[in-house]
Amino acid sequence: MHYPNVFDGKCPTRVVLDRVGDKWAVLILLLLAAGPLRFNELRRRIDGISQKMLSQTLKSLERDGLVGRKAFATVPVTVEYSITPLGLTLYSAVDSLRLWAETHLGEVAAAQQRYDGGQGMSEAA
Amino acid sequence: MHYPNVFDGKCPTRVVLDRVGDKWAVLILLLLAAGPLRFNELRRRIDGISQKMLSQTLKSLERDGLVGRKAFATVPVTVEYSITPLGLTLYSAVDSLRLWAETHLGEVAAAQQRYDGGQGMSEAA
DNA sequence: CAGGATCCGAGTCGATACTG
DNA sequence: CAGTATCGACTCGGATCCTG
Repeated sequence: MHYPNVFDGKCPTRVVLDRVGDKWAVLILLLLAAGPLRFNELRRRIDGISQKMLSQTLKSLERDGLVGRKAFATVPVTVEYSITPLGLTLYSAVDSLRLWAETHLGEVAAAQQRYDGGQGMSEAA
Repeated sequence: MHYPNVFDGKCPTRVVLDRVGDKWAVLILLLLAAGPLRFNELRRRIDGISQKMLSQTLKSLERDGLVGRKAFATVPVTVEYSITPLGLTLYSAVDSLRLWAETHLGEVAAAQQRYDGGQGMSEAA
């Protein structure tokens, strides 16, 4: 049996799943996978994100060793974020989920329509 | 480029990631992967879950075609939930993340301690 | 430019009570 | 047994203001 104590949330798998479930974290990982970026650069790229969430998510990612932070003591201060090798491996793991999504997208959508049409039947709202 | 419109949340990948990030959904999938279960049976097994979340999560999973629901018109009503083939494929995809977690758990933990020790330095709380 | 601190609305979840 | 409906506690996330 390969799942030890999954039922009391302390299981390490949960940490990973939480990260993966985090919208912004995945997006950031995605962007940084293409190359290092600065704070406001990231902010502009993602755009939907607030400064708070960006900062917060970056800190989490940095804490987990998934992204690296490098500060340059220039005049207005320059900070560069980059993905770590570890982060890269996670990203490729997440990619397998992306693959699942793309592969089974049709089946899920079909199931949803079947469900909504069969039980809900009130599409007027 | 294999990631089309990931930035405006409509992308199907998000749906999958949200499911995977859902604590209860994964747990339910895990339990049902071992065999069909009834509502209260699931509730007892997971135990930390409220009936609201269980019911709600089951409905989501059913809607996505990941679990199946079968009601028997017995006296006190019997409902049996089971994982679908589709759900099984998702579960095995999630398993690859579990694998990642187990493999890199040490690295993540080390990074966290490094981070907490280096910047936070208040371990007394 | 990079980010901390705060306020606050919206959504989430659990506990409870009730139904078929 | 298998749920639904409601309410309150809490958390999350966005907007804003401010600092170095």
